[in-house]
Amino acid sequence: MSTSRANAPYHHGNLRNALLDAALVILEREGEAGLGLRDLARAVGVSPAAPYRHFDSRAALLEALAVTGFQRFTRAMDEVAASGPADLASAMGKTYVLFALQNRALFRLMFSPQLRRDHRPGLRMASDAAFATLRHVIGGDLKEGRVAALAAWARVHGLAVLLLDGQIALQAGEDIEALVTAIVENRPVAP
Amino acid sequence: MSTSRANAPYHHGNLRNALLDAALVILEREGEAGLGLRDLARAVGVSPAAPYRHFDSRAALLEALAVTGFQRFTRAMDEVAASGPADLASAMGKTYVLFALQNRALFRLMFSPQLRRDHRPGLRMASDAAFATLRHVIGGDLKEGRVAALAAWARVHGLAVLLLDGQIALQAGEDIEALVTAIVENRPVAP
DNA sequence: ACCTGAACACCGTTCAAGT
DNA sequence: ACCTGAACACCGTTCAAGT
Repeated sequence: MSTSRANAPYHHGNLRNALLDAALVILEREGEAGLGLRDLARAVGVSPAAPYRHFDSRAALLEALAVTGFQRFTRAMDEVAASGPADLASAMGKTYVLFALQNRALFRLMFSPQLRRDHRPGLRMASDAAFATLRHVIGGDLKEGRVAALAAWARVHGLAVLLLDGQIALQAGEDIEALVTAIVENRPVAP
Repeated sequence: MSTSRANAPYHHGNLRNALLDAALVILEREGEAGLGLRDLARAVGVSPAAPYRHFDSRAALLEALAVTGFQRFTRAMDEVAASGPADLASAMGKTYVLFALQNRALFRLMFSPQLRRDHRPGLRMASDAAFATLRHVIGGDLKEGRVAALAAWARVHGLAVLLLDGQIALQAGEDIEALVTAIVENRPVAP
């Protein structure tokens, strides 16, 4: 619990994980731009240079965060699929959007073009793995071919992004989860 | 044409516009993170402090860029609508996605959460204006109410974002414009 | 093997001073 | 009114040195 550096041991022991945990908290609170390596080191109670023993650069740290994001995302998708819902595609779509809403900054980081530019293989692999299962399920479920599958994916992803960006204003008394369900299932809202 | 600073006049005369023009070029070439105020000043041939006569901060400069982005976007939408296409909603959707592909970094900046956080009124107004017309046309055209309109918007926006992020891989010999058309119109691709 | 402390080359931003 | 030059408080990153 001590994040002060006064009585900290010289060797942290678990610094890599401590950095990632603290980074996730800062990320969701401050956004990606607010996640500085020096701030992070300070938060964990370690010198500014210490993180470089575990990550090559700030970009490498961000990539590690995005990879864990994709892993969590994959797990969430696998869990819905395994629970055997009546309408599999809709259930996955809903989970997709709710994941984005519950992991706002992380979700954005997963799709960050700046990270993608670096061509880091870990990110690519994690992303491919996540969407491979998703593509498989949606494609198989719809049985309407590539265009329909991409359209379904685009609708779900677009809904997530527009909600994250605050572009879709909720109406008075409107429940966001009900709205998501309605849009994902593409049917009029409310009874 | 001279961007060297040796024989530059003390007063630039049109610095604000010169900064915005140069910023757009750098933005599309380097991405948002690569657009530094000092680099920008250098590119225009002016001192590092000069931009502050025209923009309060780097964020204010980015906001101005995003606002011009929304204005261009609005104009593109108005032009399609005015051209009276057979399927208005599809034509606008297609224009939406192509605008994103032709103004990649600018499009992302328009939806940047970091900018949105600052609650700058100019950005809000430009964004509201752009989507007011869009919402009106799509909502009116579909005549299926709010959920269908939001679903259509989400599909188009999601397609734009996924294409920008390189998440949708083109198949061998596949034309991106044909794919966009097919997905926006939600029909199988090719004859 | 892992971490510190001091340094380096940058930033965005401020402010007195120049024209 | 608009711009410069020098300064300030920061960054990310490197590297010798410490344990």
